[in-house]
Amino acid sequence: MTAPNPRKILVTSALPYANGSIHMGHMLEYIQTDIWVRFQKARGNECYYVCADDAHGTAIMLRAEKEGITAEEQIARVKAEHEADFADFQVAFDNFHSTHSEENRQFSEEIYKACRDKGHIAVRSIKQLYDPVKELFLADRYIKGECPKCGAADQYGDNCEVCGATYTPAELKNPYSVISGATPVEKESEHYFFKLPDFQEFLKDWTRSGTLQDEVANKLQEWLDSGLQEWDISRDAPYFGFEIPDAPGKYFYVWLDAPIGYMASFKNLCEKRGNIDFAEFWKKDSTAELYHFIGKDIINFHALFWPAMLSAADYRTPTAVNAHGFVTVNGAKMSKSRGTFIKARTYLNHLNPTYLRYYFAAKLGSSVDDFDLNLEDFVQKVNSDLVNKLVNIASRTANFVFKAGGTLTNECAEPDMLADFINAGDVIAEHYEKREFGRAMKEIMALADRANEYIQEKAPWAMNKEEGREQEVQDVCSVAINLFRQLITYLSPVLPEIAEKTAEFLNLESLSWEARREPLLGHSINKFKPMLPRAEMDKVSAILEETKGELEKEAGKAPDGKKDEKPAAKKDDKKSKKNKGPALREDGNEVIADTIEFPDFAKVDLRIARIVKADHVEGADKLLQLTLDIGNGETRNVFSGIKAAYNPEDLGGKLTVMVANLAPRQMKFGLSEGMVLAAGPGGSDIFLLEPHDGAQPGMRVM
RNA sequence: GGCAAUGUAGCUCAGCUGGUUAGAGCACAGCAUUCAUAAUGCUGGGGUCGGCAGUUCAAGUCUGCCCAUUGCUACCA
Repeated sequence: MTAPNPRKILVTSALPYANGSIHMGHMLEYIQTDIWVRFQKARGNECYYVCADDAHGTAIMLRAEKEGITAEEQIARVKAEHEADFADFQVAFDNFHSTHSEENRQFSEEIYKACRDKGHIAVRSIKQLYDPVKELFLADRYIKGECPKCGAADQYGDNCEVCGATYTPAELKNPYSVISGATPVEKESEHYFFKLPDFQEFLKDWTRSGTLQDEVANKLQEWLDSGLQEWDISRDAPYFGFEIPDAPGKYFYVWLDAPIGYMASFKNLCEKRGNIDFAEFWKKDSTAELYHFIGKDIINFHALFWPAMLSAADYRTPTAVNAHGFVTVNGAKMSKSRGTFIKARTYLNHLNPTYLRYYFAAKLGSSVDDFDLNLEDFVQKVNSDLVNKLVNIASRTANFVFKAGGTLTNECAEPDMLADFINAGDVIAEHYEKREFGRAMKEIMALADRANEYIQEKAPWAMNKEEGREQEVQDVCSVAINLFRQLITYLSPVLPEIAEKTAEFLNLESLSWEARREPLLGHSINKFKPMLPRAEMDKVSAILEETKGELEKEAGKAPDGKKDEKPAAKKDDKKSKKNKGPALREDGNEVIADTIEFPDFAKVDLRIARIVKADHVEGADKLLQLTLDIGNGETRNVFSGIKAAYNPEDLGGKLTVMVANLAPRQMKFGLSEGMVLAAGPGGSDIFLLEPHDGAQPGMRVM
């Protein structure tokens, strides 16, 4: 059954990292996407769902080493595990590929070259901590040491879990490499940067063009407003990934080739099938639709870097990026010690995936709100909706039909009610389309209630005991079976297994959306067999127990407790966001900012100021407190991050320049009423401005 | 500390641009029923819509402040 004008749709879910198992957080996304895809297919659209393992990065390299296998063996092992998990949850990819593939290498190189040739790639040296024993540059999370503030031992390179202080890895006391234990040294290296600021205007439009949820667009607005930074897309050898074509020893950062993996997987699918036109989906002016389903943690990669890269390389950009929130269990973050860090496989060891698919669907909307998997609610809701009310409709009526020969009546005894059910499909379809699965489920369950009310009211079991009412019994039960068929049609994207069993029960090829309009009359059905047992709380408890057991096992053998988490790579990227810095020129200095008009400049009121007092700030690591005389007897209190460069005693009495009309800023140690002007890259290289002799406090600087 | 989001019955959630006695499902209680995987139907109890103030003829729905939770970001002003 094909819709009149089938849409061409390509859908992706985020790529799972090939270094860990699939857990409940992942499953929310894959199930959400799978439901949407199955819905599109049921509607007769030409829809493809592709995904892949995200197979590159330092974490995978190290993991393979630890296991004593090659990186290729490591990712193959994980891929097999991932695919089994997805298959068992009935997540039906059209293709599941790997970013470590020939297709992906080609696209990555092609897109990189396009960006380079258009001048969107910059190269410059940066300093980074380096493990001299392992001969490896170290991301923050691979460095530990004592917190510079409170002295707590074994803290990671970016913040202290004991006192909450944040700092750079270089500030740690007695730092050591998590990998080798060696003391890291600072080392310089050339890195390649994608000049994201080139796309400022493009992204401003793109993020507001209906491609993102409002909340998401708002959030990105913050980045856009504060100015985009260049994105470090290279990593030094040794690294498991693709070597940059014109840069021996440099590799693409895992996050560069990850989204390109969507294209690669689709390309691979096109080659396998032979009847799909890759270009039709990816060319610049493509009319096909492209959707990415992702978690809210990777929005910037998909809604900034990715569309910018695509547009630079003359490919189409996504139709929409759909972000969802995180999964919490019983209202709290998933936790290994509570047993709520539930892996897909652990769940499957105890419970039917149908339950989880339904529960996710029942509570999912199109927002980025977090999703709470409340285990008690889960068991109750699933049993009540699915077993007690839905499947029960067939279960309580099928036997009457089957015993009388197994053929449904030739005419529908309740045409109006059946028509209502059929028409409801349009509203339900709209909900699905908008990813408002919760609303769709609600609608469907309301219909299920109506079906049960109808059966209850007619009470075919009572009629069955009266002579001469045999036909009426068949009428009622045939109506019920027809209603049941409508309901399962609507639920088939969520419950593929139940849909299959129903198709078998009803002697139907499939349950496509359009086919529902044709009632089953004079149609023979099979004996009804139970479709779904009840979910039991005991099994849920067993899952929690098993999860806790895994934690103990891991604690026993794993020196690196964080190995399960993907974001070695992500974390350091997050870090780069922290070190906000504008784009840099070849000489290492910032590029000249956009031209402004004189009135814009005149808004800045610069004044000569005398530093009458300079003090250390109790408890601050970087700040000095300055008292500035700006003439007219007026003084200002200014906090300035120059402690590393100046001793307070050297500053007293000196003249400098300050911004006098800057909005005051409440800082941790007090109110700062302006800023002093200084040049330099930061750290100990900061140089305050000082006017020539003769200048007096209060003079305006123009 | 800053920014954002969220805070509605025991639980999980709906409540669009402010407008009758605030809704659903689950859970709970009573009754009916026995076809069905101890399922179903009817009836009912239960909420000062986080708190305080304000705007308005009218506020869960708008404004301000406060509290709590979560996320991002935090001593370069």
